Parts: sequence; C-alpha cells; structure tokens
Amino acid sequence: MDKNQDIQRVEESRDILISAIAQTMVIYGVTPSVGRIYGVLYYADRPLNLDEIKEQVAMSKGSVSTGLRDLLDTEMVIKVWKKGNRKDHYIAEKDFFKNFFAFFVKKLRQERSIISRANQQVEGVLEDVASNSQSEEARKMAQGDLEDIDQTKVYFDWTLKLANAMETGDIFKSFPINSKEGDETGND
Amino acid sequence: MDKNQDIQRVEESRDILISAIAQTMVIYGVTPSVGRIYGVLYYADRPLNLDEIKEQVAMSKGSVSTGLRDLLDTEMVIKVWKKGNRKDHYIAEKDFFKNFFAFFVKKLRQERSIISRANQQVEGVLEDVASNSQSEEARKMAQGDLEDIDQTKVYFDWTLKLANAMETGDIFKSFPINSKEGDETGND
DNA sequence: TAAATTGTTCAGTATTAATTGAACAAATTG
DNA sequence: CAATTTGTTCAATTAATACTGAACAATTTA
Repeated sequence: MDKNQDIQRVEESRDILISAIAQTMVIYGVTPSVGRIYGVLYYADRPLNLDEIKEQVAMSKGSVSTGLRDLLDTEMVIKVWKKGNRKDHYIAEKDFFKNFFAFFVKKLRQERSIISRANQQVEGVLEDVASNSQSEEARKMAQGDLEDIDQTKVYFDWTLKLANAMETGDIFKSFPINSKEGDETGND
Repeated sequence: MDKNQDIQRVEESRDILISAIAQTMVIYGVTPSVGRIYGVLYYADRPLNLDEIKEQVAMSKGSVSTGLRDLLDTEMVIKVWKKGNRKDHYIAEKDFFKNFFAFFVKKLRQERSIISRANQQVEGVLEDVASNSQSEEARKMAQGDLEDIDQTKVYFDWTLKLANAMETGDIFKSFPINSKEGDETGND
C-alpha cells in the first residue's frame, strides 16, 4: 500500500498549505473558516458543490453558504455551472495577483468613499469660517483643516491611479513580473 | 459670542472628519476606538498625553494605553518627549502615504512569512513524491502542487519589489504625485 | 530612601462577531 | 401541479474580542 501512502503524504502537505492560506486570509480580514473554504477550493482538482465543501471544512450549510457569498463578492471564488447537475459548483481564483489587486482596490475605494463624503459634508462650513469668521483662531483652525483636506485629495488622486494600474495590469509595465520560464499569470 | 460659535462650528466639522478617519481605519483592521484615538491626535494642534487622549475619547486608561501601543507599532502615531514634562506625548503621523505604505508593506511581509514557512515545510515531501512515487496519481498531485508553489514564489518576488519601491519612495518614479493640477474632485 | 506620578498588564466583564440549524424560498422534476 | 432538491436567511447560541479598573512596575522627585 505504498501508493496510498504517497497520496496521503501529498494530502498532509495540502493540509499544511491550506492552513497557511487560511492564515494569510485572516491577515486580509476574513475569518479562518472562510479562509479554509478558499483553501479547500484552491487544492480541489475539480469544482466542488456546497455539500462537498461543507463536508471538507466541517461547517454548517448556512456558514458555508455565507462564506461562499463573501468569497464570491471579493471574486476570490467563482461559481461554475456543470451541465446535468442542479447544484452550484465553485472553483478558487488561484491567481494571487488578481486576488491581491481585488483586495486592495476594494479597500482603496471604500476609504475614498468614506473620506470624500465627510470632506464634502464639512468643506462648505470650513470655507465659510476660514474666510469670514471674526475670530482669528477660528479662521486659522479652519484654514489648517482645509489644507489637510487638500492633502487627502492629493492622496486619493494617487491611490486612484495606482488602483487603475492594478486593474488594467499597467502596473506590470512599471513593475514587471520576472517568472523563471513562460509567464503563466494570464492577467486579462 | 460669534467667535466661539465659529470655533464650535470647526470643532463639529472635526468630529465628522474624526469619525470618517475612524471608519476608514476599521477597514484596515483596527477597532473603532483605536481609530478614534488616531483621529483625535490627527486634529490635535499639539502633542497630547495619555490623560488628555483618555478624556477626549472617553475610554479607560488601559484601553488608551494598548490602543496607543497598536498605533505606535504600525507607526501611525509617534511618541514625543516634551522637556520638563514627565508624561509621554503623542502625535499622529498625518502623511497618508506613509501610513498606507506601512500598512501595505506589513501585510505583504506577514503573508510572505506564513506562506514561505509552509512551502518550506512541504516542498521536500512533494519533491520526493513527485519524482519517486510508484503511484502516478500521487506523482501528478505532487507535481501540480509544486507548480502552485512556484507560482507563489513568482508572486512573492513581485510583491517584494513593490514593497521595496514603497519603502524607498521609488514608486513615485513610476506613479508620480500630481500635487495640484486642475480641481480633480476627490469624489465618486 | 520613601513618596508621588505615570504607564502597563491582566483577570473579569461587556460587547461584538461568527456559527448553527431550522424554517423558508426558489428551482427542478415527474 | 405536488414532491423533491438545493440554497439562503435569520433568530438563538456560541465563540472571540475589546474594554475596564485595580494591582503592579517603572520612573521621577524630594
């Protein structure tokens, strides 16, 4: 039974790799369980359905369902249809570049949206105080805060550029991938 | 009483901006409380000590202490000494670029470290199985996994390059900051 | 050196987030 | 159309995390 033993050795290796993947995903803000779902799909040699995943990660159907939703939202997992099969099937997006870019672009967009809204909310008031207030102290404060807001705009202009470069793949023009042989990372 | 009213208007604006900053920091994985500490320091016009912060954010001394430790670890806050004063004082790192890069680089380093360790742990086993196993299935599995590991190396080589460019500032050679051209609204 | 001040740690508590499982909805089959 | 299968939602439960406050340690002062 040497054959099965070798397969088992590979499977033990995979468990270690899956744990590592789950851990890194925790860094990026998902729960260990959701990380494990991704890890299992990463090392599956075919699309898995909900029940198969549920069994492998030992979680409830509900948790797997919501976990998959998260992973679909962030595009780390893709839903595929297998003809002649009613169940949904899932595969992992294995391109770490894509996953990494999707993560960062999303964060930057959220950040931008929150700060922009707040800036818009207060800019009018600050501009009024900065130019019309009787109080020098108030004017100074408002002027300083407006300068800070201007700085955030410079920052957001820049991060938007970076995010676009990531989405289009232009970032590889500035920072090329040096793969040892043939570039496998088909970034659209 | 017009003067104080204007100052109050600025302070109300700051509250909105502080909340927004706290919210964005939640995106990046810190608690709202810690985010508020940073926000308060961001809009403080002088270094604050622990008691002053504690009062402004309405938290216990212990929480402010550990919150500040987190912010110091990630270099979003700097400790300064005021001569003739026994208390530690703190200021916010207001440069969003620095904060973003520090965050980014730290994540990449953590990720790298976790995956590299796992890869090292299993590489020997997989190489052995891939070339010596009697079982074709086992060999195939191991070979596939080794290819995946190679891909992660390509990915990590690249992210390391990017992280270095951020730390040195070289990234601005590829993606320059345009300080102020046309009033690009920083809003979606 | 003792007294006073300041900052940190940590056990207990409070708060928040994740998970379960059963009920529900949607889709498919015969 | 009813019966069956599949996926989702959500209230209740469980688990994880953050916060408090008092005890402790470290530092400064006199």
